[in-house]
Amino acid sequence: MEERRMLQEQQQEEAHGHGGKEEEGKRRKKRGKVELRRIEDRTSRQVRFSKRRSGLFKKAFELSVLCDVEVALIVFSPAGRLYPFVSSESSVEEIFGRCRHLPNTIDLNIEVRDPRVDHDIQIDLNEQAAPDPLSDLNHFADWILEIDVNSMGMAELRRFEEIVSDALTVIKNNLRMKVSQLTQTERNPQEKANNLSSQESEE
Amino acid sequence: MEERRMLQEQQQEEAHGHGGKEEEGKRRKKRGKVELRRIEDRTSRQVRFSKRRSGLFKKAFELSVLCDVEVALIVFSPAGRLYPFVSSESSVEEIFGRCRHLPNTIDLNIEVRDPRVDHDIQIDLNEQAAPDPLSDLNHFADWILEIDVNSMGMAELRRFEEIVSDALTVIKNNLRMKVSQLTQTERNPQEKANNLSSQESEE
DNA sequence: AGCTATATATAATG
DNA sequence: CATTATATATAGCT
Repeated sequence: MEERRMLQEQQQEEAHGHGGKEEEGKRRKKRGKVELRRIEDRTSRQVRFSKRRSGLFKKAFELSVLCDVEVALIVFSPAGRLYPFVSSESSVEEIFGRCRHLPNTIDLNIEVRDPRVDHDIQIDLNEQAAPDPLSDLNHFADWILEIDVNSMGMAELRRFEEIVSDALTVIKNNLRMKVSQLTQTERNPQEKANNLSSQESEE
Repeated sequence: MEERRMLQEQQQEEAHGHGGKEEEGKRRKKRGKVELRRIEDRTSRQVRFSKRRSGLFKKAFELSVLCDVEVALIVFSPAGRLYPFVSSESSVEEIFGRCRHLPNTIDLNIEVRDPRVDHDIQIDLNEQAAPDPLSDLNHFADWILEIDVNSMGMAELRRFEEIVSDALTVIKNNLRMKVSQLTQTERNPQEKANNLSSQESEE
């Protein structure tokens, strides 16, 4: 039964010092469990977001199919990116329109909608494959120029420095990676072109 | 490990039906698993709907809290009843309203909501949260992490590096300036307080 | 990005 | 509506 697992868990809870890749008396966070509060670590939050977002969309999709109901789901990423999902052929506008006459009093004896609608829903869960970073990049550039740094306090400035500094590190790493990729595929012009389809190559 | 359970399952599968999985419906369906298609039995479908709906809403809520993002979810029950969920203070109208503006090209404003540039929809019920200055920074930080660097070409990466690098320089300069101002006015508590009283956001 | 241990969700059942 | 066996989802790692 489950007793075994439960017991195991209990033991680990009580004394986590045996049986596996146990380090030492540090309260290692148990896997899976998480507090219901904003995740402070940016990286972690980002990762969680990606994973949970997919999970959520999958669930939404399943619900719409299994129960033959209409579902509209919209998520704004931390960066403000839009992730929409709408079951059926309805458009976001349509769903939205139906929400307008949202009665405060819910009427209970509704029977129906479409009796025999057996549409085969084909929704691509992998939306937005090409977010076009170029526009974001330009946007960021503009933003940087317009910021009134003088209106910022010390705390903000320091944080800003930290963030931008980190960002720069990330970018440089990526640049290095890219360059090394280029070097490696130097002898494969086709692949190279494939990977860098965007625009120009290295210098 | 899980192997044990998996094995068990395999064996059951073999023992019950050999030759294919086409013969469902006769043997007892395994728990938990379900095909991704409309549930024909009305009662069953209704039950599933209730359970999955709550699950979905729970997930949506968790996502919004854990990752600090906006989520809007709307479900129409088979009976046509409306089940809405919107994270934060925003109204359904607002969320969907924002969707209408955004084409397929993503571009959210890192520069954030400007009260004056308010969108078409007016919300009188809720007051828009304070334009937290840190919000911009956080958004930027998130954005950095979310960018798909692989989709960027060398040119973009280089440009990005340049921009961010410049930004960092500016920030450092400003920091130095700020610090020196503080030092100089050390003996003038009033002025000092004046310069710093700007904001105190913390989170 | 994959992987594994846990945690959750939930389909069938009582 | 509670329970329980399974199936999924996903947190922490690597």
